[in-house]
Amino acid sequence: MRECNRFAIAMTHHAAQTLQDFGYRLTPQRTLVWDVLRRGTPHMSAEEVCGKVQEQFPHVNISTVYRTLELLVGLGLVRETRLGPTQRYFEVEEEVPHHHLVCDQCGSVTHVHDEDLGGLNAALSSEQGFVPRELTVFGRCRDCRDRSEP
Amino acid sequence: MRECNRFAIAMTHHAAQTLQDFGYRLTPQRTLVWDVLRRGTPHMSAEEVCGKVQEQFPHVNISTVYRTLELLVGLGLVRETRLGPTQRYFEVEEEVPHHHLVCDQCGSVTHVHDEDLGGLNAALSSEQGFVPRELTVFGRCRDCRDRSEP
DNA sequence: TTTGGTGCAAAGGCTTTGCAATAGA
DNA sequence: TCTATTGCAAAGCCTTTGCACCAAA
Repeated sequence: MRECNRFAIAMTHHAAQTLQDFGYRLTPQRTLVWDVLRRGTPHMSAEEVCGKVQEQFPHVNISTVYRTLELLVGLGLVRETRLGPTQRYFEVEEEVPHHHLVCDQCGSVTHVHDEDLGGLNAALSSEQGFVPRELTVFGRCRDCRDRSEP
Repeated sequence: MRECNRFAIAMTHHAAQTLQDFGYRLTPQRTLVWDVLRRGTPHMSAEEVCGKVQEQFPHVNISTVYRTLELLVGLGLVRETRLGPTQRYFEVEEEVPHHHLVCDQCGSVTHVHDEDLGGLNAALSSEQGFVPRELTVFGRCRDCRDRSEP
């Protein structure tokens, strides 16, 4: 796949280095998947990632995309989240932990930072001994509330 | 399916009434599914429900179980939750809203009541305009913490 | 050169659907 | 009776796997 070697520069040093540090090869396919995740909208499904990748190189197979996503998740470079009823979503792992608010009505997904959860972490730790890592909140977003209560 | 009419009494008045109020027929299959959900462990998958149902009546088909679960969820009698990586879980809808803590390590699922979330609801409402209905928290349970830090 | 990675095709779970037969109201 | 509901089988969707060929190091 010589013709897309030029895309290797798109993979940030960070991710490329991690791959190689662990003895994985830096292939164009992996670079493309990473690049798509970095540039694309957050919360992409495997099929969406594949579609974007194939816009650039149509012959990249979806099984390779799945294998690459699994690898990147395993290396902590990508985060996998279950938001809705059926699909898995993937997004670049960020430094600051964040959580997801999913609107039951319109399906929109927004982010909340760890510090904006009120006393949740403290409450769960002290009362249940449970240390939260990540959470998903289902409910009703502002827009949908405004729309129904004019 | 005359031979299991006697099980109809197992369906609480509440659920049976709701079904009939909406014009749905009270079939033995529906009664069995409801009964299994009420008696069984919380967080059963569709297949687990079907297995339990079939312990009593082996010829009940899994597609009927899926259709019944969908119906009961739609009527607000059963709650569907996505907890783990792959499966959907079903449980009887209760009066007091509760949420789920899922341990990344051992997979255990515990419940938290709405009042024990610290200031989460208030924080999300005021800062994001988002009104939470239900949440799932992934993290590390007490047992797993104790096990690794003796 | 060496072996990890890829494309392809097939299979695997879980879930849904079409349809004729059945049974609840 | 009349039509909602069921069982069965088949299809659908997303994801994984086996294998021969290819290419990164």
